[in-house]
Amino acid sequence: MTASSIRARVRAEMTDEIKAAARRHLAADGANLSLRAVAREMGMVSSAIYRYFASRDELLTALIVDAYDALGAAAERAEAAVDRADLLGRWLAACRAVREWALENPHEYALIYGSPVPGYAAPQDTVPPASRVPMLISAILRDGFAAGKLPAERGEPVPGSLHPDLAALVEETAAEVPTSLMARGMTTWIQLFGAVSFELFGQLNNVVEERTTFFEYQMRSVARLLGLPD
Amino acid sequence: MTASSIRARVRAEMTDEIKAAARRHLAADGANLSLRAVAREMGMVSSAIYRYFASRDELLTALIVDAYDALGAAAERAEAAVDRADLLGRWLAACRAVREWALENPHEYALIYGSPVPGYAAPQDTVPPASRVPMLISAILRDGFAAGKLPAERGEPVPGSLHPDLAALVEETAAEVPTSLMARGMTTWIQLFGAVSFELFGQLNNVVEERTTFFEYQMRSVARLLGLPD
DNA sequence: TGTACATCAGTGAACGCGCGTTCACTGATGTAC
DNA sequence: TGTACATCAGTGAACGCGCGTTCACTGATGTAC
Repeated sequence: MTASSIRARVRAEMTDEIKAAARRHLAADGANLSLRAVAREMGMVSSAIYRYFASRDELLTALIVDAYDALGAAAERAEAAVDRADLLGRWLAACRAVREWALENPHEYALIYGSPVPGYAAPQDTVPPASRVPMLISAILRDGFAAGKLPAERGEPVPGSLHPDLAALVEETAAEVPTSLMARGMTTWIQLFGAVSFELFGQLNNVVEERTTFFEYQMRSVARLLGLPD
Repeated sequence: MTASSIRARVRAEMTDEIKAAARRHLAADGANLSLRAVAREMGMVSSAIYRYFASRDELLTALIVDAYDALGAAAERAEAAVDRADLLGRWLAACRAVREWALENPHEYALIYGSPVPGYAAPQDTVPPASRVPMLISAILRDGFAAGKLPAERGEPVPGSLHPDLAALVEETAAEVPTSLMARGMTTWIQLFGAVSFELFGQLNNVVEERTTFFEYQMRSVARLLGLPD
């Protein structure tokens, strides 16, 4: 290993340590993360952080990208472990993985699915990582439709004016499904994150105690909306 | 009118003005609202705010209570305007009112349905205002069940372990419906706020352009899950 | 009706703290010849 | 293999700003007799 690549590796490790320290501080400060607090935890002077991140916003962006990636990876891993033909199982595995990751990393979850940070605009770099879970859902739709297990039409008719949006999504996610099925997929996607956000953001406090069972019930309910189990 | 009641009225008006100024500042600062910025906008010295609110947290609580009340009132007003027998119409009117209020007051919506504010714990005063929308949904379920238009069972069977939570909700909201119907009601409630939050928090950016139609489609879809239109 | 006293809103200074970012610098590590 | 130079991480001081909260105070308004 050359000397310069050692330097590069040390630099990468420092960058990771700064992000790890910042992640720990998300709990205390939420999205108005303090660079100085992060530097303090690292035992550095605050200006030293600027060797690694050009600004506070750039550090925030790195945390957001990492969070989307970690969530996406967790969902993909869980879903990949299920028999390809078991579509309901794949959907539920992905849902459970999303929820579990969120419960384990509540502040990172809040960073990506909570209220937007005032004055912060996410750059385009966050788009591909943010698409991992939607891509995963699309793959389930694709396989289900190809296998004849997911019907094109079901329940509420899809308004024609949604067609362009839905067709673009089918295209982008390479789902190869009718737009009407994609519409139901989007609805389930929103129920998934709605359920996780409600739980994490405290809306179920003193309302539902059996959180895991309730979540499971919801995810199975919307799977039926897709047309999954029957 | 006695002199003292004039003083009381002026005091109430000042309190309202401070809250209005604070509401305007939510846009810039999000939940880490600055007392000094509010005072500045009022043309007062920052310590003067303490004649009206004992602390920043108390001002935040007042804003939260007001936001829940305004949202609840908007939903109630819209729903009350619909023919009592038109259950789908009542549900959709409530949903649309929630979304419209949220679009008009995005920062107040984020305050109540966004990520929890670090270091702030909502006191019990926020519970009744926060219950207004759920109460409204419960009333629709009650009327629908009483009229024989909403079935007890439908779709995914409700796990027995959810029964205590659901029975408590039926009791608290005086819904007089089977717990299995309440379970579906909770699912629709989460889809409603999940859809609004996704739209407001930017998750639909570059994904769905026809927001209103998509929302309408979702709310009609979950109404079917309740058993509403057919 | 008039006067003495009490209430209360708002002031202004201060306490003790925080922040992001810039800049000239030191000293160690790596590179080129 | 040894030396001169370039790169780069981290320092420490500073700029210019923000914050919530406390406290003794002034002066207007309201109350009681």
